[in-house]
Amino acid sequence: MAGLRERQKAARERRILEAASAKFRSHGYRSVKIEDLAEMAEVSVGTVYNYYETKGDILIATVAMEVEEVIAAGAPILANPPQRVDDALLALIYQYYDHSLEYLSKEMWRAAIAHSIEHPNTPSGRRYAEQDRRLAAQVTELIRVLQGRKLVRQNLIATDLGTLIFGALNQAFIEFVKQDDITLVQLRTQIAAQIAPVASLMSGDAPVTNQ
Amino acid sequence: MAGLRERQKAARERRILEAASAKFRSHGYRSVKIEDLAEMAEVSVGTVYNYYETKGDILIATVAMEVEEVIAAGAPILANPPQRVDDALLALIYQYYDHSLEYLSKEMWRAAIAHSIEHPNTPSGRRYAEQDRRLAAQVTELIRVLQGRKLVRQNLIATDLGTLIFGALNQAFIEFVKQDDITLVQLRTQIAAQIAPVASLMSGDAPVTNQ
DNA sequence: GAAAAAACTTGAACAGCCTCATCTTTTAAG
DNA sequence: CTTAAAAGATGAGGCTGTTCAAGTTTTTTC
Repeated sequence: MAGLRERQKAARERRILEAASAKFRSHGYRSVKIEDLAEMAEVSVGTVYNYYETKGDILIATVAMEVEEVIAAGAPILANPPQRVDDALLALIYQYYDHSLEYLSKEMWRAAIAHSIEHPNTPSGRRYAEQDRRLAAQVTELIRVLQGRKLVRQNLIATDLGTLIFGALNQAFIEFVKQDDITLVQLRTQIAAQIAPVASLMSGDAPVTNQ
Repeated sequence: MAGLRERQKAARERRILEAASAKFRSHGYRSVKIEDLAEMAEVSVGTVYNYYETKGDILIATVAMEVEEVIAAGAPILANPPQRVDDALLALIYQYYDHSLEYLSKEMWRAAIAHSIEHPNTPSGRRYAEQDRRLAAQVTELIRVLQGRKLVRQNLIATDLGTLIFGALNQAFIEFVKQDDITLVQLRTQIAAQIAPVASLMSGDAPVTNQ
């Protein structure tokens, strides 16, 4: 069996992460002190720092669990996408959006995104960036799948379109978490409008009209 | 003439902003202490806080000057855009990109963007968001101009395309400032690839090919 | 021009993130 | 089982952004 020390370490790390996840969500990332987490996890402040480099790292660790779930939940959509290009893209994107607030508050997202931009070369910054890359890759992969099913023109470059669409969905999401009064419905509407013309380009349909 | 007090206030604010602009660029935003700015501007720490609410606000004030210039420099391109859709869009975007590092370092951009996301409801957060909105509006306006010149299909909705394109250019810029080793040339190449298919959609040409 | 009021400056003190020298616990060696 | 070594926990203290009660300068009042 695993040594005592090893088991204790794992238990402490788990308790710290659980404490963070709960307190960040209920009290807000900013207003939770490391001391609070230490107390809840029944360790000292110094011990928290033996497991996580900074407060931001702890946040990224909680966000990463959520993102991992979202990526996994995207796979079935790639395996069996809707037969219209815009439906397929929106199915994947709405999937991302709808799960985003399940375990995380908008304030947590703001802090996490800000952290990943401000500290791109820390382990947690890289971790966040890597998950971002995997999400973008999933969008690109969906386009490739649709190309395989002859729903998207073969001469379009999947990575460029995937990056474009991911940029737009990410930007829309950032605006969503920046403003507390924007709803998920509004976020969906916003991205749907931007996707529509691109989807029509991709499928080769007549472009959408203004009416 | 303006009262003595008023002139002194203006001079102090200017000195603080100049100190910030110089030190942030030369020593990095993070490592500059408010105390350093106070010393260089020949005021006390408390006085710095009479003029700016937080350290982040001071940064946004320096960034805002730069963005203001970029927006102004965009106007001539709207007045007389290149005759090809992709050239027109890229002329405007390259204009943004090429000016971005004139007075600001990548580190300053990272901190500023992070600040604007994490503190969207502070005056400086709103200020940054407002300038972002104006940049996006400029892209949208360019599309409208091109529609007026019959270079872009009339039935496309300018705001949706403008938002889509702005999202992509913004996302590419964030990746650019996150990685110190990405060059402006690489940034240009990156966005050009994403713009190409959209520009072809907009103009109604045959879509670009993979070759 | 003197006194009162208003506006502003100041820096010591506070808050919260993080470090590190010291102490405690676990493991390994004999 | 005892002892030495390794690993890890601890919390007081350092650092820096921010606040605010007290002091100073400018303006207004009479």
